[in-house]
Amino acid sequence: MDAKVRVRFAPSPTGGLHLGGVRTVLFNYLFAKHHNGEFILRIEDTDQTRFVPGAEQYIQDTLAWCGLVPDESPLHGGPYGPYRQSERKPMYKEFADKLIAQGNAYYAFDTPEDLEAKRKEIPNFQYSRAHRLDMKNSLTLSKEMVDELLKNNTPHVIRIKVPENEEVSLEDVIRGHVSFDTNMVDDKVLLKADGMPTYHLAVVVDDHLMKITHAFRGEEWLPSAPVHVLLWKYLFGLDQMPKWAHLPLILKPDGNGKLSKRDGERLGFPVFAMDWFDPNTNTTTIGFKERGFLPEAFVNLLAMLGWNDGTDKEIYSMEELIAGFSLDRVHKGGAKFDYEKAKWFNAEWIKKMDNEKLASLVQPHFDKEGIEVHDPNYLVKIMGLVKERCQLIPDFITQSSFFFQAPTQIDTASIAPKWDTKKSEFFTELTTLYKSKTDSGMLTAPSADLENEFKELVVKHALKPGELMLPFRIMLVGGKFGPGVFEIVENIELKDTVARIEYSLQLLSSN
RNA sequence: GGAGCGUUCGUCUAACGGUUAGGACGCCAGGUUUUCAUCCUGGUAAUACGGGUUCGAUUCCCGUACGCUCUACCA
Repeated sequence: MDAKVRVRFAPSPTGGLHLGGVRTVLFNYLFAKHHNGEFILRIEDTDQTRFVPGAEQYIQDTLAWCGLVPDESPLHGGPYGPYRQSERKPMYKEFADKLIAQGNAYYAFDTPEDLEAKRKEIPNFQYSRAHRLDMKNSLTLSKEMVDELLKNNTPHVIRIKVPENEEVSLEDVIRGHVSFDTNMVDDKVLLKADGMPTYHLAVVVDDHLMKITHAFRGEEWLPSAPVHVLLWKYLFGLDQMPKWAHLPLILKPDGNGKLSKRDGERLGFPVFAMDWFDPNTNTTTIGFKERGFLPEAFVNLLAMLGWNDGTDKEIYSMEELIAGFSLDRVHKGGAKFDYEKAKWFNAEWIKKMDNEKLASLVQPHFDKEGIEVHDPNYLVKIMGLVKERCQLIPDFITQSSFFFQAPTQIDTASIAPKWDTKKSEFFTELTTLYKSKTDSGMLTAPSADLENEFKELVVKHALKPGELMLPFRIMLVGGKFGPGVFEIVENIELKDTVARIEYSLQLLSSN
C-alpha cells in the first residue's frame, strides 16, 4: 500500500470563504476520508499587504460549520507545523538558496519601476528566456557585482530559471495528460524582496515538508503548474511530487465567468459560506448559513456541483459522500451555480431533519422577531407541522409564528368582497361554541372533533364549508397559507381562536 | 496577443462506439390538499460546427467557433 493519503486546503486569509473555496475543501476532505487519510489546513499568508484580521478565524469557523474539520491546522497544530506560512519563512530561503546553488534560480535586482518600464516598452513582456538577459540579474551581472549588491542588502528577488526547449508535463487526476512548452513559461519570482516566498515556492516546499500526497486546487492554477513541476524536479524529485487535481470552476449563473461576490449581491443570493464582516470596508456580506441553509444541504449541493456517483441519487449525507467519492467522477467543465436548485437541496434537508434540531435552529430567529416560546416541546411539534413548506430556516417565521401569537396583519381584502351577515352570524355562533368549551375547562380540542362540529354548524346555517374555510383560515393565520385549519385550531388554545375570530369580525364589520 | 483548459435540455448532470440521448432543478398542465406548500401524474427542452476513423459516433482523432482561466515581488 502507498503512503497514507494526506491532502491540504491552503487558502490565503484575505476574506470570506467563497462557494468555490468550500467546494475545494469538500473534495479534499471527501478524498482524504474516503482513503482514511488526513486533511490539513495550511494558511498561505505570505502576502503581508493583503492580511485581513479575522479572516483566518473565519476560515476555521466556516470549516467547523460545514463539518469539514481539519486533522492538522494552525489552531489544533500537528506534527508538521507551523501551519502558517508566515511562520515558516526561514524554510523557504533554504530551498531558494539550494536552487541558486544548483543553477536553477538566480538573483534579480530589477526594481518594480524597472519592470513597469519594461512592460510599457515591450508589448507582452515576459521575464523569461526572451528578456532575462536584458535585465539586471545574476545572469547578466558579474559575480563581483552580484556579491557587492548582496552584501549591501540591495533589494532583490530570486527567480526560477526556466529551461529552454523542454516539455514539462503532468498527469492531472481529473484532466489527464497536460503539457507545456517551457519556452512559454516565464521566470516566476520565488522569493520576494521581503524574504517571503511567493505561492509558487511555498506550495512546493510545504507540500513536500508536510508529506502531501494529493494536491487539489482550482483550475485557475493550471497555467502555473509547469513552474511547480519544475520546482519539484529541481528540489525533491518528480517521483516525490503529489498527484495534482485541478478542479473545475464554479461559474456565475448568468453569462460566463467565475462566480464572484459581486454576482451574489447583484442576483440576490449568498456566495460566502457564512456572514463575512470585512473590517476594511466595514461591511458584512451575507452567508449561506445566515440566509438559512443547513450545513448538510450546503455540503450536499456543493458536492453535486461537479461530481456525481453515476446514479440518479442527489441527496447525500456526509457519510454517503465520503463512501462514494472518487476523483474520476469529477466533471471537467465548470458548473454554473443555480440558486433555485440550491434552495431545493435545503428544502429536502429540512424535510429530513429532526424536529428537535429544527427547533434549535429556529429558536434564535424567533428570539430576534420577539416571538415567545413558552414550551420547547410545543415548538418541536410545530416544526413537524410546517417544515414541508419551508425552504430556508427563516421561512419558519412566517409559516409558524401564528402558532405562538395572533397575526398582526389580516388579509381582509380576500374575505370582504363575499362577506355577508350570514357568515358573520356563523362565526359568532362558532365563538359561542368554543367559549362553552373553555367554560367547561377545555383548553384545546382535537382536530377531528373541531372539524365535525364546524361542519354541523355549517349545515345548520345552510351554508357551504367551502365558503367558510378560507375566511376562518385568514382569521387564524392572517393569510392564505399554513397547515390544515383544524390542525391549527387544535394546537392553539380555544380562547385564542375565539379572540382571533372576534378580532376579524370587528375588522370586517367596520369595513 | 500568447499559453492552457473546457463545450450534452435554460441550469446541474447520466450515457466510458450501438439508448426512443436518461435523471434532477426550473417552467407548464392535471390530480391531492375546501388555502399555500408538500406529494403524485404528465409535458417542455440538449449532444456548438465541419471533417475524418468506423458497419455504426454524444462518445475516438483533426480542424473551426465559442467560452473560461492565467499571463504581478496576489494567491
